[in-house]
This record gives sequence, C-alpha cells and structure tokens, in this order.
Amino acid sequence: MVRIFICSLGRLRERWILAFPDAHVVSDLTEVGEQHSGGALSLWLDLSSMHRDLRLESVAAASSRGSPVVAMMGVPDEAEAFALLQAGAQGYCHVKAAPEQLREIATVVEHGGLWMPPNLVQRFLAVSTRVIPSSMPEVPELNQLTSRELMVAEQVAHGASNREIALALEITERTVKAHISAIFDKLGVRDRVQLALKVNNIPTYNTLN
Amino acid sequence: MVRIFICSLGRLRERWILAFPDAHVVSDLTEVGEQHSGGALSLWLDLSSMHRDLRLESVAAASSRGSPVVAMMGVPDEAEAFALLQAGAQGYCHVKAAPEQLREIATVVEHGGLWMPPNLVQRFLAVSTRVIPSSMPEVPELNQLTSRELMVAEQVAHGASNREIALALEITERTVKAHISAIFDKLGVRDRVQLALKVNNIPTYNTLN
DNA sequence: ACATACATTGTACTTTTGTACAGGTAGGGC
DNA sequence: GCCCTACCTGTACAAAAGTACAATGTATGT
Repeated sequence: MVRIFICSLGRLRERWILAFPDAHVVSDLTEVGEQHSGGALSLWLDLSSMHRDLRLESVAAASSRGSPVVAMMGVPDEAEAFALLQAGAQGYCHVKAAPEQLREIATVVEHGGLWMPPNLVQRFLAVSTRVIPSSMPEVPELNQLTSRELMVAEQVAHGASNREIALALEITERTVKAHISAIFDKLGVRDRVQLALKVNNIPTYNTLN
Repeated sequence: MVRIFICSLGRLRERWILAFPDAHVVSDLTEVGEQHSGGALSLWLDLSSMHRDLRLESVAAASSRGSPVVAMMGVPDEAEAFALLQAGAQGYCHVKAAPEQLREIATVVEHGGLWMPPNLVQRFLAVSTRVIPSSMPEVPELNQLTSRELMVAEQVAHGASNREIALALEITERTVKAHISAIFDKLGVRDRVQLALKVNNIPTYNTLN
C-alpha cells in the first residue's frame, strides 16, 4: 500500500514518515505518477496551507483518480468537512494528527470506510437524523467555577480584555487577574486563548505533540 | 481481535464463521462475558429478526460496552440506519453481506471508522451539506490572508503561543509576530483571542473597541 | 529593468497578561 | 467564637504579546 502526502510545504514530512516509513511526499497532485493510479494507493492532502477556494476542487481532483483521499486540515470546520467529504474525501483529520492515528485512518479509508473526528461524527449524525441538538455538548468542567469566575470566563470567551472585564463587572483589573488565575488552575489551561477555546468547546490540539 | 455475533437465530452462523473463523456467535448480549469488555472486541448485532422498537436500545446497550458495534439489517432503511448509527453503531450493513465485505467492515470499525453502504454515504453527505452551511457560515475574511498568514492564524486558533508557532513553522518568534500583526490588520481584530474566536467562527460581543 | 507582493528577521519599545506573596472583608456552618 | 470559602485588592515582578521602524531576499509579473 502506497501513501502519498501532497503538501506544498515540507514542514510535516518527518511526522508522516514517522507514521508511514515508506510514504511519499510531493508538493503537487500532478507529481503523482500515473503508474500508481487505481492501485493500492491513498492520497493525503494537506489543505491547511491552501486557500479555501482551492480546497474543494483539490479534493475532487485527487479523488477522481480513484484512490481514497484523506483531507487534512489545520482548523476543523464542520461545514467544510462535509463539503470535502462530499467532494470525494474518505477521511478528514487534523494535519498534525498523531502517527498512530494516521495509521488508523489509513486502515479505515483503505478498506472503504469513512473517517472523521468523533465530534464530527456526532454532528453529522445529529444533522442527518434532523435531531439537531439545541444544547451543544456542554463543558462540564465549567461547573467547578464559582459564579464570579464563570462571569469572567464568559467574558474572556467573548474576547474581552482584562480592562473590559473589570469595567463590566465593576471590579479592579487586579481582581480580574485573580479570578483568571483561579480559572486557569481549575480548568487546566495556560492562557486566555485556551480558556476562550475551552469555554466555546473547541478542541486545542496544540503544544508540541 | 474477537468478533462476537449476536443473533437470536442461528441461521447465519456458517456465513459468519466463514468470514471470521474464530468468531463467537451468541444469542443475547448478556452472554457476552465481562472478560472481553473494553478489549479488542467488536460486536455484530443481527437486528433483522428483532422487533423495531428494540433495535435502537439494543444497539445502545451494546455500544455502551465500549466496543465498536456493527448493526446488521435485513431490509435497509435509510432513516433507521441514521438512528442506529447515532445510537452508537459504527457500522451498518446487510446481514447477508459477503464474508470479504464483513472483513472490510471489521477492519474499518475496529480502527475507529464508520462503515455504511456507499449509497447511504452519499445520502448522508447530501443531507448534511444542505443543512449545515446555514448554521455554520464561512469566514470569508480568511481569504485575504496569505498562505503563511493562514498557517499562523490556524495555530493561534488552536491556542498555540508565539513560541510554539515559531517552532512549528520553523521561523523566528519575531516573524510570527510580524505575521500576526498583519493578520490583525486584515481581519480587523485586536488580539489573538479575538483572532482565535474569529477563525473558529464565534462572535465576539466585545464592548470597547 | 522595475515594481510589487510575500516572507523573513533585527532592535527597541510599550502594553498586556500572568504569577508570587500578602493581605482584608463578609457570610455560613460547627 | 472559629473555620472555611468566595470575593476583593495591593505591590512587585516575570513573561508574553504587540507595535514601530527598518532591512534583506525571493519570487513574479510587466
């Protein structure tokens, strides 16, 4: 089984080679030789550095070759994920998915399955059954927060600065900081960006792993 | 990997054994010993001989054990397929699927994938793409960004720090800052939290501007 | 050849964010 | 009364984040 990663930059090459020692990495679909077409082959497209307008047609072009296609994105976008899958992709994952996960995905798509992150599967099914849940999955950790901390957390989650929060809650900026530090501890995040993402229930695949 | 077929009738036993010589066939979920739970195990439910009302909860019960579940039906029904998958099934196929196909399905679901017949996949995606875009508008402003800026923006949107981004993209922290400043200008946001929210398509009701 | 856009980096600086350490107050439960 | 928690604030400091001004290199197109 041959896996070809198509990526305009070479930045993640090592990661992929780690997952598949015999993987090929090319910078454009045109470099994928005809000899592979139809055979035991899967195409992995890094769409993260590509303009939005090109992503769909890129996937369509790749999938028209007859091999399973995995779309790899930097920022998960539900609507785009579905569009990409409909355009012919069999897999949808993060560009920086762990090597073990890449291998799982490879196994799945190379056997005719669909692969996407579990949360997308849920959304996908929810939509399909027309039972679009009004209450999106909650963030239970928020229950650990006191009422005041929760107010601060929500402000941060909307992009407010410490000064703005202080004004809104009529407290000192210093107090805001105190609350924020407590929140970081309780929720296990390290800065306000991660807090904002957590409150908004957006996964952070960050750090160096 | 252990496959357990759960079927009140024994009629298709030979077929399954043909696909998986070491498969177990039992007549009820309760017969599945606890020793298997969580381990390398997949559960295959023959729902064809089951009353409609029981199918959903049967799948739910099986999937609550933590192993992948494949729902096997006699008469394919689109709506029911969606419901069964939402109830926790990872696979949906015909009870009389060919042994080779059963093996494909096993491979897929045992690696975290979804499996359903190709025509159902198309239906799923058609429905999803029709319904979802309305609730998830795009972020067209991102098209203003250069490819490099987009990469940085995506990292920020995942909660990465400047240092992490610099490491990931193999550039200086200073360059990351340059990109980020450019992004702020283009997208009209003032800091990385608002950028993260914008990329993730979350409105910011910020008070002061 | 020239203009333009992009990517990159440097120095230096201001602002914001976050932590450490140290308090003070008010209310509830034992 | 005492203990505990939530809430509030101060000084001081460290660490990021962000901006200003400037420069270099590399494409790409006219």
